[in-house]
Amino acid sequence: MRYPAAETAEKHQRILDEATRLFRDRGFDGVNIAEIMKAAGLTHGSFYNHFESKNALVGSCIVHGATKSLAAIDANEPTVAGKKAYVDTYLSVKHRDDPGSGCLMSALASDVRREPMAQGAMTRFIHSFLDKVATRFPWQKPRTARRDAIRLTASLVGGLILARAVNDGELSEEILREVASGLREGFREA
Amino acid sequence: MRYPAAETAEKHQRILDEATRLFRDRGFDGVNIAEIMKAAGLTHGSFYNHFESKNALVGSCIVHGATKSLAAIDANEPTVAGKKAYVDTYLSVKHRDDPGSGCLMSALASDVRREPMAQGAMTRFIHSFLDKVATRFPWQKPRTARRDAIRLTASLVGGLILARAVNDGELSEEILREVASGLREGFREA
DNA sequence: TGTACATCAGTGAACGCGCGTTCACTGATGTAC
DNA sequence: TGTACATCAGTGAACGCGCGTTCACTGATGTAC
Repeated sequence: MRYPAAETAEKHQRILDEATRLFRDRGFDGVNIAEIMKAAGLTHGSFYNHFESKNALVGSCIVHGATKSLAAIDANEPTVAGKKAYVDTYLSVKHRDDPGSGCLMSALASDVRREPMAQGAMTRFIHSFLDKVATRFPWQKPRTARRDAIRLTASLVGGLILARAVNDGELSEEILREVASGLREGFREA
Repeated sequence: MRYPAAETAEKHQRILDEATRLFRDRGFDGVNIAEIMKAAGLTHGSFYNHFESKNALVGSCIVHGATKSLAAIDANEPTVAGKKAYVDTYLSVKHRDDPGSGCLMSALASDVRREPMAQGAMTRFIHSFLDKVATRFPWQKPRTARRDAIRLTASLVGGLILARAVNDGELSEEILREVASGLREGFREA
């Protein structure tokens, strides 16, 4: 049957939200259309009224998630303290245990290699992320802000991915702790 | 028909080698049994004479790849120069473009989250890797060697994963270059 | 404003394909005597 | 040393399941008049 346009747009949004969460949690291949639609309160058949294919959805999810991830940076004050707070949140046990609502890069950077559409969206996101980190927070010298933003991002992503890869809680927390404190020491020098 | 025992062991090894390469290249879900067996010069049917299941193979591949990855560290001199050389090799365009014969962590750390058997093997590998990095190379203070090894590893893994995630060659090489030079500057202070 | 009709998102059955896994069969190897 | 037989890895057809995608049908919405 036919539905009001506003309701359809809401459903579309719900599909995007749930898919973005599920993909980050379990990877592109780890989630099927039926699960996504069920999470959005619909049945699998109507998926193709909203997206052209699963691949197209995957691309849209990167774009969708990017907006939220960039907003998460802006949630911190544009000060050294704000930068530290961001690092501590990023490398927290909470973020480690909840990839579904966390950073796109640490959740999907590897998956993206095999989906050209998603890789394009991820590339644009990483560009924006680096720009945002370099401009939002204060750095020792403006000239090296971008360089330092890249190094910070690599440490964050590497630290979180390693902490998630390991099934030994003690080692996992050691990784989070040491990477975070290493970054904090870096800021202190700054 | 029956085959000489030595030949069977060779085939087993070939399956492991090819599977480890293919998995690193395309992920666990991106490669099927038939492809692996074909790469090893066999047909898919005999796979189950060598491994109990695809999952068991995945676990064995992490163990198998770990040995080679640890040997790659020992290939460098136990000096600051050797450490720099390792970093430069790790963050090279060559390593970026050839995950199939590269580091297990940057290729499979995310995939491993969804396969308990593989996660256990990966955890043991990461333990060994950190130990090896901390003991093989010289560090500013012995007391902080492990801490510094963790930070180095996080930067390496994060840098390589980001460089691979991006389909913009210029950005990709910028990431490799800046992460590597950041690590080298760290060594200089040491 | 009321009526008739076209639209279109949702539903669930069905399709087709890929893939992990199984199985009957083969035939050279290795062993028993 | 020679012969007969049991073993067992390899082969490719076949099975079963999951999943992306399609489709006929439904029925409330929105539109034309």
